[in-house]
Amino acid sequence: MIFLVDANNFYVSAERIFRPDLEGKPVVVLSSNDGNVIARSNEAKNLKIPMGEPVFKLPELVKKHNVQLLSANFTLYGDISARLMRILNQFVEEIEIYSIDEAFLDLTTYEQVYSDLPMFAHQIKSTVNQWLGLPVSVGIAPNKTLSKVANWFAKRRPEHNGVLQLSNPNEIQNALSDFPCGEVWGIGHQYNQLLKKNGIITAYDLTQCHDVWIQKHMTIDGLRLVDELRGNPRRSIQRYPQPKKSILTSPTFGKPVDDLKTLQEALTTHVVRCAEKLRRQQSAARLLTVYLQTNPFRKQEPQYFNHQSVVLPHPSSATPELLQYAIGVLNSIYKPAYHYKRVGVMLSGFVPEDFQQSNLFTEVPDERLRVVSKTIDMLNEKYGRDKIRFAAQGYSDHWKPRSKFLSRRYTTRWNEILRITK
DNA sequence: TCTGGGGTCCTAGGACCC
DNA sequence: TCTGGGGTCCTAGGACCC
Repeated sequence: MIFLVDANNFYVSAERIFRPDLEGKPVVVLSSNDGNVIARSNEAKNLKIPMGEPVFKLPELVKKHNVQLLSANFTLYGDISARLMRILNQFVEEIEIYSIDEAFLDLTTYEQVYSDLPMFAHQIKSTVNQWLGLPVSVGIAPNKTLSKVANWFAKRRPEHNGVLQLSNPNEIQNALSDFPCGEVWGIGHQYNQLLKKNGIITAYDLTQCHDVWIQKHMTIDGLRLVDELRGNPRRSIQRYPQPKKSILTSPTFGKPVDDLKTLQEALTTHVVRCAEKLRRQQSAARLLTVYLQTNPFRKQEPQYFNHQSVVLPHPSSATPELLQYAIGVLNSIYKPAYHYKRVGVMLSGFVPEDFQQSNLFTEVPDERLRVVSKTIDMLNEKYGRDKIRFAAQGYSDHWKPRSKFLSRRYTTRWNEILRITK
């Protein structure tokens, strides 16, 4: 059996750990730039505030129901997530960290020990709540897709008290008959429309479709998914995270930017960030892509979107080297007189960092640049982000994303720690 | 005025090889 | 006039996830 442990309204719940006064109130967490709603408390869901809603459409509701707005605090959420995963790992060794707030637990080897799996799940749930103050729900089923289904019911039906097991075929079929297709893991809006058009409404309907039809319209992934709904495991637990195949840094600007110098400073900062992530997973990149984009929502303004890639002469993880190419690309795709919303960089085509293919005809990498980058990483790790910085990053914060309602990084910065006074 | 950020996989079609 | 068969690699586009 598989457990899917999933935090309830994770970002909101993470904020509430340090803000018990937010308990029982409608709370929403906003995306970067305080743009849209990316997490909602149950109270906010009850007010019918949709996921992804742009904040500027909210003011009436906010006023009327005193909805609490919070800027996303990913430093905090990342740390709470790490703590959650450590706790889960104490119970079960075979876990797959699937996202910031979800993990699959492989119970196969525990089934003899714990004859009552729901009881074990309750134990995990209450421990997480006691040690971390985070509410979670647990779905139990024979495979990952069905454990998602079980978790969905566990969250929504109070009678389950946050834990639901779907084990025998009857239970599974009943649940699926009550489960809308669009909620199935792997069925997005497009597929849902297609299925609806063909009279397929519930997950149970989907299990009754012909394999050939499914594969034709939904690729091999669709077939795998339906097979899991039918009870056959088709997706295994990935205990060790796979190294990323591409790494992207491309946040949007707080305000529109039109001059090349500011774009260069922003891009430099993004490349620095991106290269840090690259070195953290000990890769070197062969391909670097720069994106430049105006605001697509401002239809009345002239639009420009362009991106260009450059194949590096040798795989690199050295910030100075990556910077040089990135700025070169930016200069070649930049056009004046547009209001830009975003400049971004993507690194891809990875090889292991220590694997440098020697070739008579290509330029040899300068090892010193890599060493310098690693050293800067070490110092910044110790003394704080960007303590050592590249001059080209500049000091302008004109382009930086805004976050008006940011909470403190209670658990990762000494000077932001929670203080209790009389 | 204000609309996120960071990823994955699959498929089709073209270029190219022998 | 006749114009194969089988393979690989790359890219763009489209779907999905949280």
